[in-house]
Amino acid sequence: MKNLFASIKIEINKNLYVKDPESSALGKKIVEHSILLIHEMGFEHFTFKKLGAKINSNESSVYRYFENKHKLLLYLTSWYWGWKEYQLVFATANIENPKKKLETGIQVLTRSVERDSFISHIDEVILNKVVINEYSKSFLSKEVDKENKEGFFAVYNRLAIRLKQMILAVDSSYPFPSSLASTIMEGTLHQHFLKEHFSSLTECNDKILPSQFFIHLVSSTLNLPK
Amino acid sequence: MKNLFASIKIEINKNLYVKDPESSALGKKIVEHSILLIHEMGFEHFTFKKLGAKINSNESSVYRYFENKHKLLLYLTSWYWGWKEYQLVFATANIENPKKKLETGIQVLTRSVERDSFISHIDEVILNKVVINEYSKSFLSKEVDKENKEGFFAVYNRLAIRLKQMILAVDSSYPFPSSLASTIMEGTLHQHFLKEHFSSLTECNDKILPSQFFIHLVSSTLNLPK
DNA sequence: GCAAATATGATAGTATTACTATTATCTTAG
DNA sequence: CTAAGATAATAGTAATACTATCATATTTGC
Repeated sequence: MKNLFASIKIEINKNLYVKDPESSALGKKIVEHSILLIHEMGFEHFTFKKLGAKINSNESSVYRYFENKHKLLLYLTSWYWGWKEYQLVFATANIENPKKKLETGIQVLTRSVERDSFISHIDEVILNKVVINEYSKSFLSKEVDKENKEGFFAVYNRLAIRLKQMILAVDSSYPFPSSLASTIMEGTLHQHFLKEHFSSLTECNDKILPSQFFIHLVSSTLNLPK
Repeated sequence: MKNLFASIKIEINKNLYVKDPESSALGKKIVEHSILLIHEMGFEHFTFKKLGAKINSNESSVYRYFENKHKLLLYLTSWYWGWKEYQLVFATANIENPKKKLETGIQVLTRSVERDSFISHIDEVILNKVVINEYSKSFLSKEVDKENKEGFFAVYNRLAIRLKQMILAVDSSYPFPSSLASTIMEGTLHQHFLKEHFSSLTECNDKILPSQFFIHLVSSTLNLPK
């Protein structure tokens, strides 16, 4: 799977970076280690100074790639959702049956990322954990409307719309396709978080996956056409 | 409704404050205006210095009540969930029919708070908006396990368990009662946020309420006993 | 192979934040 | 009316979130 995607470059809004981190070794190192460092210490404690030290570089050099850590987070999460989008499109292409297609789509969006010998500098397993812990912080801000207008959440929005379409393909009369799609996407991050930190608030664990919960939920709420 | 609750004091974990803000006029003013100020400028831009200025008091005086703004947020959200719990218990008491009881419960948890002549110093309408925008930030941190052990999320946990029980009372064989309860609670905050900032990702608006979406969802996924 | 351009590194500096500490003043209960 | 307790004012510290400048590598274009 990975090999197929190894050469694909995920498109990210150009206003999220000052200089494209994919354009240099240092840029890639910044992206690679920012994921690891945010995962290690949490977004609040993460600083460009600490990142510079970690990669034997300099705070000022990091600033040459990203305006601030908020934009870096938006960059990382855009990359993640873009990567998920590829997986979604790929995994659901050529599936004719709408129900099967939707289930496969939910499967892709809700599964936790499995370790995989990775080729690129980005560790998707860790990035997935970063998204679970930090994604909400990227939009729960006073700047959200301005940033949304600038297209900083475009990839996520597009993914949610794709899921909505798959829902409508199964049941075109379902009255809440957008809300269901966004509930699945946000809800799966939340369930993954709960199983790590609030295990009494979820049935999900090593055996029971968020996928099962959401597929059960969606199957029962949608009316299948005869 | 409000009058009934006017005299009830909501119990909050004592380690969330240094000095009980309910014990003095200044303490109440701190709570009252912190809600307004966090709503105005967002949690990231909110500081104790700005709050001190706003209430014609002093940064150092605020610190005598709360260790830091994170604990203040935990205090405010605990108050909110405690207040919701009273409403839930009150609104569902004496309802025999489990399905009706559950629907009423969901109704209470998902409705947006209506303006109401308020008696206490806390403006619940604004606090509701603060919870929508900031609650996730209170637990998406590296300190979550330690703080959860200290009981800082006890009220929220208890509310989620209550909802879970109501779900099980309708359908004891439903395999994901905790996940469904937590999805409703987190999901409703998310839907309220989306309708303000990402209207293409939700059907909810002035006419269609999150309540309708979640009641529809729950009704269709639970099997009613004959 | 070398000069010019570009990238990176090192250092310094600023305003703000998130506090702690100390002292002064105000309020109020006995 | 005094003493205890609460609040206000001020100062200070370390860290954060940057900006600016200059020096030193590294690359590349000829």
